This record gives sequence, C-alpha cells and structure tokens, in this order.
Amino acid sequence: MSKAEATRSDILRRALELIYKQGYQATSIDDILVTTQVTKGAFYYHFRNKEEMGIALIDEAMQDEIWPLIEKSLSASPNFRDNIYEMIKGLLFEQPFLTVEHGCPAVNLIQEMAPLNDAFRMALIKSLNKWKRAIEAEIIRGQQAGQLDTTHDAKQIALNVITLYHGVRNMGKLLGKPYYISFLKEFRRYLDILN
Amino acid sequence: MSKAEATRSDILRRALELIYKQGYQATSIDDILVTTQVTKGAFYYHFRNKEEMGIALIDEAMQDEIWPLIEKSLSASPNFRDNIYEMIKGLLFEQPFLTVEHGCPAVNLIQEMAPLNDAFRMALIKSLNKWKRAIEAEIIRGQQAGQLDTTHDAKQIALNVITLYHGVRNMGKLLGKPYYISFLKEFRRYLDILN
DNA sequence: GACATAACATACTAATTGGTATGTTGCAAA
DNA sequence: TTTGCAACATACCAATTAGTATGTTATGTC
Repeated sequence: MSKAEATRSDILRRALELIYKQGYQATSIDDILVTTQVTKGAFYYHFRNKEEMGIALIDEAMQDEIWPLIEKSLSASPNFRDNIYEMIKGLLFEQPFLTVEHGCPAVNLIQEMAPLNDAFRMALIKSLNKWKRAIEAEIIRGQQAGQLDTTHDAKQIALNVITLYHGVRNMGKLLGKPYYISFLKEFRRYLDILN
Repeated sequence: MSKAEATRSDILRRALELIYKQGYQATSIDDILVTTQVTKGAFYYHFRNKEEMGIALIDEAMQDEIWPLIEKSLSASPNFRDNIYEMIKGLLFEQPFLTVEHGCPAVNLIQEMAPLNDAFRMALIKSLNKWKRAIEAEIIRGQQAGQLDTTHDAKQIALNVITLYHGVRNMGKLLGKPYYISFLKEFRRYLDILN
C-alpha cells in the first residue's frame, strides 16, 4: 500500500470511528482532521467533499470491518442454524470495534442518512443486499442439506434475521448488554422452531 | 390552554416534525424558529436550552402523537393477538404524521441520542417502558383468557414485539412500504405460532 | 539532476451554530 | 389607572461549519 493509499484509508477508518460514535452529520471534517493528524488539504485531495467520503466509508471501511466475521461464521459448521446464530452472536459480542451503547455503524447510518441522501441510501442498500444474499445462500444450503423444509422462503427468513439484528442493535442502546443475551436466547429459539 | 401554553406546545410540535425528518443534532434552533414564527426570545423563555426542549419533546409531544393509537388498539378486541397485531399495523400504516422513509421518531431518537446524552436516554427508557408494560399487560390478559399458554414470558414477548418494530422501522428506510407489508404477514405468523 | 505532478500544508471565507443581553409589550391584580 | 411581571422581540456574540485558494514538498520518470 502506497503512502497516499495509507493516508486515505486512515482517514476512512478514523472517520468511521467518529461517525459511529457521534453520527454522520454531527461529525465535522475538522474532527476527523484532528484525530487523523491529516490536514485539510490532504482530506480534500482524497475526497471531493464530505458526502463522497461518507459513501467511500460505507463501500470500503464498513465492509472491511464486518465482512470477515460474516463469511467466517457462515461457513464454520455444516449446520446452517449454528452458522446464522454464530454470525449474529459474533456481530453482537465479538467485534472489538463495536459497543452495545453505540450499536452498529451500518444500522446507525441507515437510520440517520437513508431518508436524507440518495447516494447514501443506494450504498447502504447495496451493502444490505450483499449481507442478505449471503444469509439467503446459507439458508438454501441448509434446505438442500435437509436441515430445513423447502417450503420456507429463504429470502424472507434472511430479511427476518436482519430485521431482528437491526432491532436488537437499537434496543441495546437503551437496555444494555443483558438484553443482547436474552435476545440471543430468543433468536436461537426462533431458528429452532423453523421446521 | 393559555396563549403561552399554546406557544410552547407549538414549538414542541414543530420541533418534533423537524427532528423527525432531519435528526436532533441536525435540526437547529433557528430552523424551529423559522417554521414556528416564534422568536428566539420566546423559545428561550420556554426552554432553558435545546436539550431541555428535546426532553420535553419526548415526554410530551411524542407521547401525545402515538399513545392514543396504542391504547385504542390494545383494547379493541377480546383477542390479544388481534390487538397487538393491529397496534403494530396501526403504527406502521395509520399514523398520518409518520412516513416509511423517515421511520419512527422514537426509534430515530434512540438511535441518535441514547449513546450521547443521559437525559435523553432516561426519557426514552421511560417512554419505552410505558409501551412495554402496556403490551405486557395485554399479553397477560390473553393468558388469563386462555388464549396463550402461561409458560410464555409476557415480558419477553413484549420486548420481542418492540424489537421487531424497531427493526422494521429501520429496514423500511431502505426497502420501503412493500417491506412493511411482507413484514406484517410474518408478524402475524409469529403471533399465531405462539401456542 | 531536471521536471512534472501527486500528495500534501496553510490561510482564509461566508454561513450557521447555540446561547445571551437587553430590550419591549400585554395583561392581571391592586 | 398604575404597576409588576409574564411573555415575548431584537440585536448581538464567539465558536464552529464545509469548503476554497494558494501555496509547498515529496517522488517517480526521463
């Protein structure tokens, strides 16, 4: 990685950190500059404006942060239920970057920016669909392996899983880690009930 | 209602509208003043600062907006399943104030402000608990009426319902109204599966 | 080693921010 | 009908905002 590329990805990583904790609109470019030790000239050399950086952040930094865990957990075991369960558990508990109080950066950005900015919405939809397809594929694999009745709609279940994840990430901000634990129990029950 | 009270509640209503659409931090006091035709002096006569107005908004304006629907739907029919289903359906579809793209003001505020401000978090928890208890009571009523096995934990189900609502409000920002519809079908299934 | 350009650095701006200081007006009680 | 205070109105401020204009420096190529 060249020095310029390092600068760029450093900006994105730090920006993700700040935006994760404060929100996109509440995070100023100066905030980012202070924590990165990068100057304004460098920032605007790499990004045309704040919005372009935000989009890059979704397409690159955010993906890099969570995608390894998703891929790993979805191919860990032959049992699709275990894999999906471990994926959610991993996202909730085993991401050092994420905390209960601040939730999930993707969920936060959807909440804040999807209604305000088309480019953000598109980027977030793309990211969501990637995740959805991965879950869906794992469910279909489970069906083909005889672990789940083929009458179930894999798409629908995938969306349910993501919806639950969004919900628990939001509720966790009020109820804290104990809620994550009781949610996980319920989530396992949900998976097991699917015949 | 005195004229002063009218001014105050007008500020709160308009502020709720703006904050709902733009977010709390992105809504400036000047924004509120322009749309209310109220002057800065009047604003700061009624509220010590922006935060105090935000809290009042949660405690008063937000409750007034959704609570009538919740109470009405939770006592509409003898069937607790129908009532809870209609409550969620009503919140999603029959609140003229709310739109799919902007989601739910309470969910939005939790996402944005719970990690940043203790006073907000407290007010939001209070509001959440009020809703949770109402759902819980309706579930217990259903259990006493023999509609639901008493082995089920009413508290847990109430939290599940709210979690799903949070999730769908967030996902709706990306997937739009069609998702609300398919979610509702799944939600009905979830209620019916509880034996 | 000259030279071009990529990669930054510095200094600035106009607009906006939450909040304050200091007014003015209306209305209710005496 | 004066008087006191609730209920506003106006003018201001220092800090912060995204973005720009105009530099300087490093680096790869010939």
